[in-house]
Amino acid sequence: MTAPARILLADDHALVRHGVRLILDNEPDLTVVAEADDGAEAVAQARSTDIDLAILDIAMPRQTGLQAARELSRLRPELHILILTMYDNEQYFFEALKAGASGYVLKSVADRDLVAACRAAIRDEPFIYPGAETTLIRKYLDRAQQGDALPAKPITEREEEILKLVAEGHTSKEIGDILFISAKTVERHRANLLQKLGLRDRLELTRYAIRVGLIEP
Amino acid sequence: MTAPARILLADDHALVRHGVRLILDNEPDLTVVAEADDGAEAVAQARSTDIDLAILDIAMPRQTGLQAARELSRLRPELHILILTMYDNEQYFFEALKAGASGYVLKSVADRDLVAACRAAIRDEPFIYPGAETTLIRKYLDRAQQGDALPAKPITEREEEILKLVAEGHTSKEIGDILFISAKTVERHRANLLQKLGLRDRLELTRYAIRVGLIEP
DNA sequence: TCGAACATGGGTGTCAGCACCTATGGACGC
DNA sequence: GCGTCCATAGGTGCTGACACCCATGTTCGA
Repeated sequence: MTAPARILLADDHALVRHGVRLILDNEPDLTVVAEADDGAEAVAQARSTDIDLAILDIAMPRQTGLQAARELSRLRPELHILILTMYDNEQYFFEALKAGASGYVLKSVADRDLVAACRAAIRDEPFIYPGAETTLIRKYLDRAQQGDALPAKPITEREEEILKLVAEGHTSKEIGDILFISAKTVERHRANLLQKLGLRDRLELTRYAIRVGLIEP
Repeated sequence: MTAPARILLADDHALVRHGVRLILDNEPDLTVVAEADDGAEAVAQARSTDIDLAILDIAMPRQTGLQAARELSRLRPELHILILTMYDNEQYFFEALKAGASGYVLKSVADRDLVAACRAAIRDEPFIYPGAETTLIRKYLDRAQQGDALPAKPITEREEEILKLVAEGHTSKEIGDILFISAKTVERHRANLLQKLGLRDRLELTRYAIRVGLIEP
């Protein structure tokens, strides 16, 4: 028997983190050796601690789990990453895969499924949450075959900044005043965001920002 | 030593539920005897099971924790209710108190705090999450002294219907077509909603609807 | 060094959101 | 019966959102 897999657990809710830790530590082949409150801390922990698997929540302050996943898979390509989230959402799923995650698990699954997902991730097998494999994987493969696996252009830092302010309810003029640019430029960025994300208006931008944890409802 | 307090735990995420259950069952004076996936099931469980304390998440499908709390405190006024949520939000806090909850705890607290909150709720002492007592309680008492503890007019069924559709991103005309009324009437209801809830525009209505669990992000 | 990507900003036009105003008809309680 | 609340609906007017058009300066990698 080999040593248990060393896990980093990142979730901004201490209660959830502690509960999941109890579940995982109960397994002989899994052990949680680090915890993180947010994405930035998760990256820092992964740099300083020897871990095999990172379990990342999506909605976290400072840096979302998806952002952390992108950074971690760039810094340490051999690290296994599991996204653990409450959002049963196709767009997230694709973003998670693009960010280098090998698994996507909902918080609504049973604990046995989480443990199975951890083991699959460690063996480098993809694991998608139960009930979604068929449609989601099929769509993903369809896109991949068309050479179109990563269709979405990444949004820039400035755009993310604008996105956050738009989603918080500020008008173009207000945002312009905050960032010391013209309202026109704000609208330019907003239009680019709508186009890149395939959304219709500020309202959908808001829901998107809430989904990815950029702002609180 | 008396028998442990019997607890109902309602959260739509099985993982979270299981983790919290492990935390609570570890305490000799607390025992989780029932679980629920959503607000409606929580009410059903509370009817059929003998419990002392209900721990309710806010964001749950079918019926939010706040709605369930209102119903439970009407059905069984002697039942202790604890709201456990990820939302550090003043409006929620007041709504929780109005709904009959004696405690409001964030998921970001440590497990010791959750256990303490359970014990406080069972002893019928109010428990507010650490760090917020001063401002929140003060505001609440200020309002109560002005005889203004429940300032908000309740929104009607029709308004809630409109709210949901607005928050989902439909235009007035679309909503009118869906409900077979004129766009003008939709705007009338929307204006009433804005006024009753003290909000500024559709975007804030959307965030409100997400907060109270009326729609998903 | 040349092009691509990015941030900047201007113009024009349409339309939906929202704030005011008005009114009517039904239900319900006092 | 009379007032109150609710749902219905119309008018007017302003303004922000959004879709198109356009150009300029910087930076950075091929």
